Amino acid sequence: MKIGQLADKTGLSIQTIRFYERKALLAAPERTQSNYRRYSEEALKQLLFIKQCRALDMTIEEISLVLETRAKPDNSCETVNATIDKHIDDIEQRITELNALRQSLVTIRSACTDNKKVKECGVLHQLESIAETRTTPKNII
Amino acid sequence: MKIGQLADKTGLSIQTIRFYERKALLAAPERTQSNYRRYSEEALKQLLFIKQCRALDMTIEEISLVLETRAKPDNSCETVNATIDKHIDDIEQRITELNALRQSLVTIRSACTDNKKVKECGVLHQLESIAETRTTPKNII
DNA sequence: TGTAAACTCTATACTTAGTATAGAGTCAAG
DNA sequence: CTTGACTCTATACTAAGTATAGAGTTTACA
Repeated sequence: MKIGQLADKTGLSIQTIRFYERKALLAAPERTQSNYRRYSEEALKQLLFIKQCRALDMTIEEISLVLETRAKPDNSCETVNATIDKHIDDIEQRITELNALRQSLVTIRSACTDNKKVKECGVLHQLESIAETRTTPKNII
Repeated sequence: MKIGQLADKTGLSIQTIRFYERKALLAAPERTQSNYRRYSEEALKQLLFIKQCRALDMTIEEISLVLETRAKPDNSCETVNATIDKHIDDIEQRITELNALRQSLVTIRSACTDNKKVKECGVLHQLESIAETRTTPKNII
């Protein structure tokens, strides 16, 4: 199977597949005489697995870890579970942050009605006067 | 005021201040004979305004737009309000996405208890079998 | 006055997870 | 034999900074 067919079957772009190869998520496949990548069914399965993990917003690094663990059937799956648990924690934290952020924005927004001039705009005044109340979250999910 | 003092007063790093100048959020200040940046109180106020906007997770581009509007006191503040409204929408959408994501992850996680081996791990099996159920959100906030 | 520490300057590379190109080579159909 | 579709590598770009190198400047202190 050539890379274009693999892209069609997985719904990933050709560049993304090559990108995953560079990131070592996907083993470098054999090449034809003309240097085209030639993929097996295994590669297709691997890519669908990766796609599933990405749909869950796991990072490349997290996926790497999971793939590494997965490669050893008799090992403990502890690190996989830990990865998912941490991921859930991160998302919950981010939801909390976004809710607070939303509240701040709604409050600020309520300071101005429409059809005001810039010099009378309550939103702009809010943005000028509030200070040091929040810090930007570091953990962008 | 030199850049280091400005950094202290704003809580921003020196690199960040120079970065905002490159991005034209902050006007290029005058220079001393030795080419050091020399800032006014105005620059301090501007930076605090920018910092406040960033704390609300506004992008550089959004802040640019707001600053541009703010510079014309007699104009309508419509674009500022529209920017905030859109920003609130984006955040609400992201919260919705993250809640769905969290639910997926919790469901998957429940498929495995601790102390299992990789080949028995319900989480890994879930990751293999689920397909095409979600797509990665494009709008990362 | 000499010098060492602390400060500032520019330019560049790095981060994530891809996306988008240029320019070259390859394959299949008509 | 040529045209279009495909593939290859390498490089630049995205956002919002962060982190360095290597050079020059200022300040404090002996």
